[in-house]
Amino acid sequence: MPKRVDHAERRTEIAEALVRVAGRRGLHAVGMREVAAEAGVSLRLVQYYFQTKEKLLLFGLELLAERFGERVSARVRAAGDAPGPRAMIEALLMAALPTDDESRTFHHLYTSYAVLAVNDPALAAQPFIKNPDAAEDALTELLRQAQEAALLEPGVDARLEAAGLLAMSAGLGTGVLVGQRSPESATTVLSHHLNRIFRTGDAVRT
Amino acid sequence: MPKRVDHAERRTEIAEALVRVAGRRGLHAVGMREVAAEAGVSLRLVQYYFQTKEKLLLFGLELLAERFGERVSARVRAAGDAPGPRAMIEALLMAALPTDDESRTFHHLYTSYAVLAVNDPALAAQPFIKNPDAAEDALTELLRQAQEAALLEPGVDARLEAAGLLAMSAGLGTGVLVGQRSPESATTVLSHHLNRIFRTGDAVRT
DNA sequence: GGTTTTGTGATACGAACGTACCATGACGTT
DNA sequence: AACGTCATGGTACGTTCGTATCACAAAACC
Repeated sequence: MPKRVDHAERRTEIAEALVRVAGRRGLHAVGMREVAAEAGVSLRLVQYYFQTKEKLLLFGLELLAERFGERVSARVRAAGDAPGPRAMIEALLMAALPTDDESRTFHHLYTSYAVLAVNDPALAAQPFIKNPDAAEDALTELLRQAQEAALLEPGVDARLEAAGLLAMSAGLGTGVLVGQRSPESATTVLSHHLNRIFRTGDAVRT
Repeated sequence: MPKRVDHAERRTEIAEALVRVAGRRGLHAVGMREVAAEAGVSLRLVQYYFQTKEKLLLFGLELLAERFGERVSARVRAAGDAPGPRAMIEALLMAALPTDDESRTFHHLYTSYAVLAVNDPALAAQPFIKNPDAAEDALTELLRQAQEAALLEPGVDARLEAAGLLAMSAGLGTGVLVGQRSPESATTVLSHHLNRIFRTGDAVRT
């Protein structure tokens, strides 16, 4: 039966199976056999397209990062239609919160990978873990634009604010993920903080 | 040699060994044999004092939470000597950042447990994961005190601010942990945000 | 058309892991 | 002094995991 096959495509299919089963049962619990079953192929095939489990995991992380990047930029683009920079900033930050199954899986797995990266140099070297974060640059730029349009409160440092907001979003996401906090309360917290950065009339009463 | 032995004490020793080896090699990689070796006892003993690995992990989390709670309140108490509420708040938030080995291990393992809790109801039910967080209550109270002393900028919601700050601290901690960010830059970000909440003269130039 | 490469299946192997079982010396109790 | 329970050691069992090996059919190439 061996037709010639597109390796990249096949690898993607298998990695998607990895992401699915890891999302269901936790990254620590996934084995090559289960990934194979989920992808509907034999164990041998998983070995064939990825030689080792480590390479499979690496590729899975790449896929995850890529998909998530697309998701975020799609949301930001969608928000960039009419309103101001604030809508885009909010879209960027909210996209990372685990509000639906997709983002929940993403957050879960990304955190799993981050934990593994602490003891695994190969994972730690991955751009997605290692990078000064494209997201931070993008958010900083958005904040600068808002600043030049005089939309922000004075005394805001765009770069520091961007780093803080992203960290907050990530932290809230973890809280939601483990059930400490509802998605709604997370968005409330985030909105409140944006309100305190953006220059608006609706100050919250104490 | 079997003197009568204090079970609680023995269990703590073994759990400490668990925390040490998990801190070194990652929670996912620790086995009962290695814990036994680290604790200087036989595998049989680990089984004797904890019947199952799951119970060992559960107890390890309890120990971790307890130790960390002590650490944080010790720091807050130390900061509560002379200055204002801000020093205590800063101490509370900074204590969670992975700046030294101890807090680094804590953050690492706590995140590991949180990830496991996503797929493990028994872990998710643990108070430390599950609770509306004593830290949030404490921080909220500190913010309220500062507020009543008119130390805060207007428009700050103590509870939302507390939740946001803790999430930010956690997020920054993860960044430090995986090497995305230096401890110094994390404290800088945190300080900047506190500056924007507290009423002080030293506004940062834009 | 024969040969080499490529895709795929089945299965075996060695290691590690959690757990269970058996044995035995020391202590507390009576 | 005898007995039972406590603490501990050693080791075996069954499973699972990642990886390696053997086998073979379909296509590609010359």
